Parts: sequence; structure tokens; C-alpha cells
Amino acid sequence: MSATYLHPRPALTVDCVIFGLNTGLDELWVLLVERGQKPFKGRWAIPGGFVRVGESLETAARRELDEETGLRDVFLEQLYTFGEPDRDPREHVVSVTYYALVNLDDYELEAGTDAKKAAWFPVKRREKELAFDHRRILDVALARLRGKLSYQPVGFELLPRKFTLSQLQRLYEIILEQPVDKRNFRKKVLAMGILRDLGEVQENVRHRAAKLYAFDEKAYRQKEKAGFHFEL
Amino acid sequence: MSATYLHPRPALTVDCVIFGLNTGLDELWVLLVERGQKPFKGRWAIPGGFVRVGESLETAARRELDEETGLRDVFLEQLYTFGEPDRDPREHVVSVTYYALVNLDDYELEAGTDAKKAAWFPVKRREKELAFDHRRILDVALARLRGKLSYQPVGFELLPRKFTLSQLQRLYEIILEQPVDKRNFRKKVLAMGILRDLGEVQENVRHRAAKLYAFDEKAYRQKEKAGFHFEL
DNA sequence: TTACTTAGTGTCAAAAGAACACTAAGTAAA
DNA sequence: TTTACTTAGTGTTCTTTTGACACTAAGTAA
Repeated sequence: MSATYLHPRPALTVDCVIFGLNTGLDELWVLLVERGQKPFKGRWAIPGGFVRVGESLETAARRELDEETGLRDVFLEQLYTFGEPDRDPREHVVSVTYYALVNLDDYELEAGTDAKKAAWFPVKRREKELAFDHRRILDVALARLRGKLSYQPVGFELLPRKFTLSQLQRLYEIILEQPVDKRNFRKKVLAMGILRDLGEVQENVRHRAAKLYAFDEKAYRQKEKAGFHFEL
Repeated sequence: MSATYLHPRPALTVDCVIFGLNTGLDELWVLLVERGQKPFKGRWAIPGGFVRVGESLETAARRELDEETGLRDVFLEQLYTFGEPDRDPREHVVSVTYYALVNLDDYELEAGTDAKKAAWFPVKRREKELAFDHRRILDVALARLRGKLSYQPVGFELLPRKFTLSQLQRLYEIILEQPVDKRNFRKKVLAMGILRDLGEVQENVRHRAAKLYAFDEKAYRQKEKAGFHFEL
């Protein structure tokens, strides 16, 4: 299994920042796993692991995601590659990072199949004592998410397939941390024409039930080709 | 010099897409080097090379840039990391790519100090026969550049330090491939308050000399902190 | 029946964006 | 020295977009 090379190489890992929103829609969460070995044993870290030879980076990221948290088929996008030689005390380890967006309810309490402890942390808590440079990675991921949210339709990945306009609005308010005008928001979103009115309403709510919508990806792709640019 | 590891590792390289604009301001150019060895011997490629252990990714990128093209102290930003296992026929090579922006005149004809052939190619020519997946990388870089141009003040990196508003406008027209209204453009740019009027005018032009401006980075940074967002 | 909660809707004023054409200043050539 | 040529530089108007703002509708629970 060991390998010898003419020149030394840095080790290569993938790490995934996983953002989640619960249906209560009160906060943005990030999924962390507790490290079982040194270094940083007992510290919380974003899930990840070594890239295998012959495996693409995204494949590696999805494999690690599955192994460490049980998550599959989620939205996943490359974030940034960190390669400071001292970011891992053992040796030079370069990490290609990804960020994932999931709806918490679809996966709630999926404790690591890998016997590792996994838990959701509120992003706002800004947990300081993360392993390696993971605090930094999380900050970069959050900045990216905030940026993307405004000009790419990624927010829907954090909601259940069927959602109300109020839920979508709250998502934007929570992540961007600024209030949004209800009427203006609804006008703008609906005017884009990328939501499908499902003709259904919420159930089991103790107030007027809101209409349910779904993101219409086909419509979005078509409009995009025609020069349309998402913006919220 | 050789090294043995418990598990096999992909090789790790950095590659740099270098965009340049000449003062003639007629086209966007990309700097390519001719490969001297297999694989893809004789093909044009974007400059790059292996990351050394103990060296940060950006350091590696700047080192390779200097070695292969003589460029130093240029604007450089990470682009994307490509890791498909078959992108290099020899073995699994993961490439962290960067893109650089330079003013062609500052460096014109800096043929490789490394005895390698280097040449500027018009981006629009969309040279097909590049080594490895470099065609793809170039496409990603161009898309990124186009995106950045609109909401980050990176265009100035392609101009000489002192430039005219017409030059700046032409830059946007060339890269975004769409005409811009002169009066509206000037109003918008000047209204941002991030250009310093140098109180100088062009020399050696056979028509009315235009005023020279410089990007005022300090002003930009301050405004940015105060919530200002660049947009053109 | 009443109280409570969230859903859903339109108008107006301000700001930003888009369209548009001429004069000014300099050089070069007749 | 006049004329032609080239690029610099400038305002106004109309249209579109954005932002501020408050009430009624529909349902549940007490």
C-alpha cells in the first residue's frame, strides 16, 4: 500500500463545510465532527479526509461526507484550496474545501455511520476552538454563501422541496442578517418566474396556511440561457 | 530526495492563467508556454509546475510564474482546483490554478528566463490544441474574470498605473464583449470616487490629450469598509 | 364569538439606469 | 493659416427599478 516518489509531495485532503437550516428557520447551522485522533483529538472539525489516487476531488468530498455524516446527494460546490505548509502540525497538508447545503430535516440526527460524533452548531456562535484552520475555512465558506445567495439560486438547497414565500424570505434574513421587506420581496421573487406554484398549502399550522412553491430549475436554466441573471 | 508514504498521493501542481492587455487596447491576451517534454511536448500550455513541500500554494504559483515567464509582483488570485484523475496521462495530478492580471507593456517580450518559449495569444482565438485540460482551465478563468470585473475593481490591474477613462472603458468593452455608453460610463465611474485625478494628461498623442487617472486603492478600501460595493 | 397568528396584497416617491449629439482641444496635412 | 481629422469631454430626459409603508384575509385555538 505504501508508495515512493522521486520528489516529496504534500498530502492532499478534502474538507466539507456543511450548512443546514432547520424548518423552525431560526438559525443557520454547521455540521461538525469530533476528532477521534491526534492532532486536535477531541476538538470539533469540519468533516473531511484524504484524497485517494484515481478519485476526483468531488468524488472524494462526497465519499467523506457520506462516511462521516451519512449525507448523500446534497448540493456541493468547491470553495477554496488551503495550502499553508503549517496548517497541519504533522506535515504539509493541502486541503481542497467544499461547501454543502442541506435541509436539516431531511437528515436530522444522522449521527455518523462512522461511529464518529457529529453535531450541528449554530453558525452565529462562531465556535472558536476548531481543529486546524477550520475556523478560517468556515469564515470563508460563510462569506461565499452570503455572496452566492444574492446572485445565484442556491438558497433553495437549504429549504424543503416545497416551501412558502415566508420561509424563503426568512432564509435570506437569517443568512444575510438583515431584514427584508415582505411585499417587495414577494414581488421580486415571483417576478423572476422561477418558482412553481404547487397549488397546495401548508398543513398542520395554527394560522392561515400559506401557499407552497418549488424552485423551477428548468425554467431557471432556460431563462439563464436567455441572458437572465438571478438576483435577490 | 525521494520520499515514501504509507498511502499513495496524487501529485500536486499549480498552474497560472495570465491575462494581459496591451496599451493598444485592442484585445485580451493570454500568456502560454511551449512544453519542452512529454506529455504534450510542443503543445502550448499555461505555465505551472509542482508544489514543493513546505511552500504555500500562492508562493508556488509566484515562483513558477517567475521561473517560466519572468513575471513578478503581479495581481494573482486563486481560481479553482482541478483534480480529475485522468487530466494528466502520466498519473493522477491535482492542479490548483490561479489567474494573474498584468499590463502587457510592463512586461512585453519577457521571454522565458527559463529558456522556454513563451508567447501571448489572443484570448478570442480560443486556441484549441492546448496541453492537458488547459483549454477548460482557460475558459473557467475567463468566466471568472468577466464576473469579477463587474463587481470588483480588478480591471485596473490590466492597465498601466496612469490611464484615461477611455482606456478603462475600452477594457470593459473588450473583456465583456459589449459596447458601453461613454457618458454613462464616465458618470458612474467618477461617481464612485475611487479614481484619483492625477492632474496630468496624455503625451505624444495626435489628438486632444485625455486626463490621466489612477485607481485610488486607499479610498476604495475605506469606502468598502463603510459598506460600499464596487459595480460597473 | 373573540382573540391570535401569519398570509397576502398596491401605491407612490425617489433613485438609478439607458438613450442620445454636440462642442473642445489638439495634431497633421494641404 | 486654414482645413480636416481624431479623440476628449459634457447634460438632459425618459424609463425602469427600488424602497417605504399598513391594512384585510384566512385560518386555529381558547
